[in-house]
Amino acid sequence: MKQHQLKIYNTLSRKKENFEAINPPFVGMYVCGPTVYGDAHLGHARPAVTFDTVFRYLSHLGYKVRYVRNITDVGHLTGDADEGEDKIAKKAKLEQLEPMEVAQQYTDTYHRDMERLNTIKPSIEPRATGHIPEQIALVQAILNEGLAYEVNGSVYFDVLKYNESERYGKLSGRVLEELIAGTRDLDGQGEKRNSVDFALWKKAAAEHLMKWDSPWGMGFPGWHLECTAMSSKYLGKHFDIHGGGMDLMFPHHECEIAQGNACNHQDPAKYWMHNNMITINGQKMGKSLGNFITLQELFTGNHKLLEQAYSPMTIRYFMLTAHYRSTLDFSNEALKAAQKGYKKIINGLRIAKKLKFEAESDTAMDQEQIKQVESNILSAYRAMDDDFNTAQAIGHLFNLLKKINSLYTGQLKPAVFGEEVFQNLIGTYVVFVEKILGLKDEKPESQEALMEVLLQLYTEAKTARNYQKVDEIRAALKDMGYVVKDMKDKIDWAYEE
RNA sequence: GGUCGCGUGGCCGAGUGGCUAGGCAGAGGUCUGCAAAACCUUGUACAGCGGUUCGAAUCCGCUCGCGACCUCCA
Repeated sequence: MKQHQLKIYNTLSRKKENFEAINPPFVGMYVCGPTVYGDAHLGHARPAVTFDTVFRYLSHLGYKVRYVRNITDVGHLTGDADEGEDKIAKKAKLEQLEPMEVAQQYTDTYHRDMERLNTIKPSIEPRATGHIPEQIALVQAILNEGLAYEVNGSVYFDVLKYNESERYGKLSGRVLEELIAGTRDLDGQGEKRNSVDFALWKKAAAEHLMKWDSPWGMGFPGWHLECTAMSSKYLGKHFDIHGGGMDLMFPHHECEIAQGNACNHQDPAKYWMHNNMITINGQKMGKSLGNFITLQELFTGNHKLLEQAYSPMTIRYFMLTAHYRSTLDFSNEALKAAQKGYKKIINGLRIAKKLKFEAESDTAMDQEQIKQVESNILSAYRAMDDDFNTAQAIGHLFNLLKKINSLYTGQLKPAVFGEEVFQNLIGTYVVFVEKILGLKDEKPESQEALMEVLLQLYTEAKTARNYQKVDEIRAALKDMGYVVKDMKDKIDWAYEE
C-alpha cells in the first residue's frame, strides 16, 4: 500500500481525498444492507458489487478490512410516522407468516443472489433484531445528552437542539431552516416538537407484530438507529468508511451522523461513500415505481422488459464498466454488449492461466512492447487508486488482453517481453480479473475435461479429412455456446461471444 | 418550489485544460478447407450560445433537455 495513493471521493467534503486509514493497517467499513421484505433486485446489486470491489481492492493493497453490512429485519415504517406500518410486519400479514419467517426467507434469497454475483461475505453481518438492547442503550444515551425527548412511549431526536452545536444537514447539503419550511404543510406531525425531528423509538400499537419491551414501554426502534448501534458496536465510535446508496444520504445517513455525534461527540465515519442509482429507460428503479427487476428475473430472463437471461457475472461486469458514482442505465442492448465483453475477459483469463514463458535466444526483447505493457499495468492500478475507477481499469485490461491474445496465437513471442514483464503481464491480468474485479468463469470445472475429449474427436476427424464429421462436431458445440478454434499448431475452444 | 447532479461518436461508457480510454456494433486486412475466434488498420464525438486562455469536450456564464433528493427506497 506504500506505492499506492488511494483517493476516495468523500461525500462529506464533496471532493476526492487521499485515503489515510485511522488505524493502519486496519480499516473499518460499514455498508447499509437490505431491508429483507422482498427479493433482491438490480438496485441491491449496485452497492453490493461496488463495496465488494472496495473491500477487495483495500484487501489487495494489504489493509486488514473489517467489513460490516447489516440486515434490516425490522421493517422501516411504510407510511408517515404516526400511522406507519412496519414493512416486514405488513408483508407477514399479507403472507400469513411470522415476521421472522419473512425476514429469514428474504435474507436467504439475498445471500443466494449476492453469492451468485461473487461478492465476498462481509466480516460481520449483524441483524437489527439481534441488537435491540444496544439500540435501547443508544436511545438512553441520547436522552441523557438532552438531545431527545419522550412523548407517549415514543422517543424523538431533537434536531433543532442538536443543530445548536452541530450542523444537521452537512452531509446532504441541507439547510435546516429550509427543511422546516418545506415540511410545514405536511401537518399531522402529532407528537413531534418539530417536523424535522425523527423517531429513535416508536411505541407499538397493540396489533403491531414486532415489538420489544423498553424503558418507554412496548415498541420498536426508529428508522436510523440500528446502523448507529451496530456500526459503533463492531467498528467503534469513529471508523474509516461508511457506504450506501445515494438515496440513503438524506435522511438516513444524515440522521446517523446526528445520532453518532449526539452520543459519541464525533462523526461516526471519516469517509462517506455513495453509489449512484440504476436507471431503467432513464428513470430510477425503485419499489415504489414498480419498475424494478429482481436479480432472479434477470438471471432467468423471466421479465417483460428482458429479451433474454443475463448471467450473474454479466451483471457484475456490467456494473463495473461504469463508475460507481455515475448512474447506470439499463437496457437489453447494453447488457448484451456487457455479456460479450465479459466473455472476452473470461476467455482471456483461461488463456492467461495456460500461457508459459519460453526463453528464446534468437528473439530480442522489444522495448516498445514492454513499454506498452508496463504503462497499461500502471494505468490499471492508477485507475483503481483514483476512487475505484473500475471502468477505466477495465479499459486498460482490454489492452493487456490484446497482448495476451497475441501471445496465445503466436503473433507475439513471450521472449519479446522478457520473463519479468511477461509474468507481470499475466499476473496483473489474472489478479485484476479474479481478485480485484471479482469476475470468474461461470462454467463448472468438469467442463475442461469434457472439452478435451470432444476436441480429441474433432482432431481425429480432421486428421482423417472427414470434414462432414468436423462440421457436425463444430455445429453441435456451437449450439451449446462454444466455438472451436483451429489454429496453426493447435486446436482449442472458446465461449461464443 | 428548494438543493444537487448530468448531457461524450450508431449504442454503452471512461476522461476532464494540450498526450489513443475501452467495450458492443460497422468497414478493410492477416490467418483458415470453410467458418469462428484472435490480431492489425479504420470512420463518425464531446447539447447549444457566449466568455477566460497561446490552447477547452475539460474552467466560467447563459439557454435548452434529462435526472436525483426533499417521503420508504440500494
